[in-house]
Amino acid sequence: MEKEAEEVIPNKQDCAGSLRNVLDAQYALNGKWKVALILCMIQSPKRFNEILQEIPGISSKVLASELKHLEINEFIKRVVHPTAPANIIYEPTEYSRSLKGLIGELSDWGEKHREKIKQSMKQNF
Amino acid sequence: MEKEAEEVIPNKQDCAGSLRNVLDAQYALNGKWKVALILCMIQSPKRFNEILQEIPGISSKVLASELKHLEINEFIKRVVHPTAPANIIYEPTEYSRSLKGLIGELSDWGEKHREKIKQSMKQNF
DNA sequence: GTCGCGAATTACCTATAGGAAAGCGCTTAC
DNA sequence: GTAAGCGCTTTCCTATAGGTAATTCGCGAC
Repeated sequence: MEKEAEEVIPNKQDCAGSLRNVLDAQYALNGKWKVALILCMIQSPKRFNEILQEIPGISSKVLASELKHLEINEFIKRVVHPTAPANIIYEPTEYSRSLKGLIGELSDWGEKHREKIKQSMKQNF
Repeated sequence: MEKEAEEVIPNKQDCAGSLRNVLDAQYALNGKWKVALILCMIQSPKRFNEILQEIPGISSKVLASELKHLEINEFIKRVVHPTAPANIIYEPTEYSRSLKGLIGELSDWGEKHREKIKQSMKQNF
């Protein structure tokens, strides 16, 4: 990401604007799993049980409801292949690619943050 | 790591890696308010009641506990100016600036998303 | 005919987030 | 001496997210 983020943070009049944007974004992506699920499927389209295995800790109930929500909101598509034992794959829509930048930042930051936590743990022992 | 040149699963270990990163990031920034609060203070350091007014919908109880949490996790500093009516300002730490990129993406995406929602609403009427 | 799989659904339960409203200790202002 | 503002804290309450475990339904395999 070659984005020069100097002075990117808003001046006064944009304040309320970006505050609202951030709140809206978080509202749309609420819950523990949505972003992770989208990431998972962007990596490659998958079936229900595959996702269940790849996302550590999610239950089938929660997965099902999250998938439904994501489908309604047009982040993913549920594609039924009418093969012999019909298999169903979930794939990201074009729209969910608009989240790539955000997911990238989340991932980068998450990694650095974990690193930082590890450091401060070491210091305490 | 040894290479298992089986299927064409695109960088499988990066997958799990960024998945974990994303989950960790969300864990650290959990709740409805943290990111918005950090943004608010990055815009400019502020006092309790100022923040209360600027963040629409937050209550003083929740604000207090979020500020505490953010302070413990070193995103902000609580600075007491021993002026006559001692005033207390909350300001972001250096560390919270590491969130600039993420916040920028959140804000951008949130704005576009709201735009999209508006469009799809129009279509339905 | 029953076993297991894939894709859920259902019922049940609980922890936690977080909202509303009031209060409290302090201080300066009227 | 009372009012008002600031920075919270306390109490009370509720909705929802989300966890566990069992069940369902269609299907093909054995």
